[in-house]
Amino acid sequence: MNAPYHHGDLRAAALQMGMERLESQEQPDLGLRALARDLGVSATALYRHFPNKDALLDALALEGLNRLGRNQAEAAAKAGGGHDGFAEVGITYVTWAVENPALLRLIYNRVGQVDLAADDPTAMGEAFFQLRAGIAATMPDEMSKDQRAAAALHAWSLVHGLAMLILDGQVAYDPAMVRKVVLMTDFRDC
Amino acid sequence: MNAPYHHGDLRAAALQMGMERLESQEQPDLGLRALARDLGVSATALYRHFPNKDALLDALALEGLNRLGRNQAEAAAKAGGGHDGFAEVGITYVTWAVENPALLRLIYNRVGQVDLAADDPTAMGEAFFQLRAGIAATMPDEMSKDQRAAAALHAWSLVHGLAMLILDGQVAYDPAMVRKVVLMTDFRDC
DNA sequence: GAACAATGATAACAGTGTCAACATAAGAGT
DNA sequence: ACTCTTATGTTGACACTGTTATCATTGTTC
Repeated sequence: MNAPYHHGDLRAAALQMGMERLESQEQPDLGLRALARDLGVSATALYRHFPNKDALLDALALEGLNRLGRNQAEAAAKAGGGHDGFAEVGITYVTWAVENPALLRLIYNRVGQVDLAADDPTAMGEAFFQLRAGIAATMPDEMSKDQRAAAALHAWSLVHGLAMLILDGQVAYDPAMVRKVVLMTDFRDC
Repeated sequence: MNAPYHHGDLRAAALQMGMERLESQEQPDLGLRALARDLGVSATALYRHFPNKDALLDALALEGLNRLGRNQAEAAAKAGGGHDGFAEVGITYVTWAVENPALLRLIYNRVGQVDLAADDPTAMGEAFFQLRAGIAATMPDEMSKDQRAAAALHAWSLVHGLAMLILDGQVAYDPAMVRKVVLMTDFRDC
């Protein structure tokens, strides 16, 4: 009975193992067969819990998106608004990306395949909306609505692009440089 | 003899077919077998011209990188330096990305796998160096060296991040919005 | 023309995602 | 307690992929 026929909670176990790989490896092997093998289970068993591989990846990406969102919301609450507030939130984003490269990549890979403008508000779309709200929260109040939207997009683009360039190895990760680059954005004179 | 045993220039034909797919499809199928099939040739024939699939993708990415570099250099020369110059170059970058989504993705996917700090200056690393130089060329002269580096990284991150967000469908492509967002960066007060 | 290098084709191997069919366990209802 | 149903897991197979080893054909060079 050291190998019961039923696993107990294979879905959770699969997600946990996937998460561990995403956390510990830069280019994790998230193949269905590889995962199932290390879970001590047949490959097709996973199909009882996920309709296909993409669904599994989506679940992992959603979990990652929630973690990122919480991380950003936390930073936003701690830092407060204004120029310095945005800087802290932006640096938090880049730092999280550097610490979770595979997970961030998975998030954007998956979210790119999803129709965010769909009538059905996916869990994924919902989580992304919250992330955007967290970024927008640090924008100065005295702006017009359009300016706030542009400023939020500017901020998001900046930190996301910086994170991506670092993850892709184009730029060495240097916390002081990140701070400097993020601080170059000043919304006060807009 | 309507199907000669030797193709003539299979390498060039494969690259051209790959490029056409990268230009015409958002998620092109660049599998070796699929390419070979449509080229009317066996899958393994490609191994006479590329050591493996990654090498083929690298060649495509290099060509794309050269196109992007030329595009940027052209824009930089036309626009001149300074604040407006950067804006034009940045907008050019985003526009090119929107027009060549699969190619831009391939470039960054491939370049992420390459060791840019290698002793052997790869053709790919060389092309990327030129791209960076094109961006840095629009930075104001009156900055210190460190500030110029930070400003160039800021600019690159901004346009790259904005392009990625658009490509991933997080943000609808709106030329006016792009211009507004890029123009929010003002290096004069740094 | 013979030898050689370049380029192609075939067959096979290991790997993948996925489906159909079957097997086992757990739970519900009588 | 004994079914019947549902949930879950396994086996075998199919079509696909990148890759290699082996063999076939062509072009080139001495």
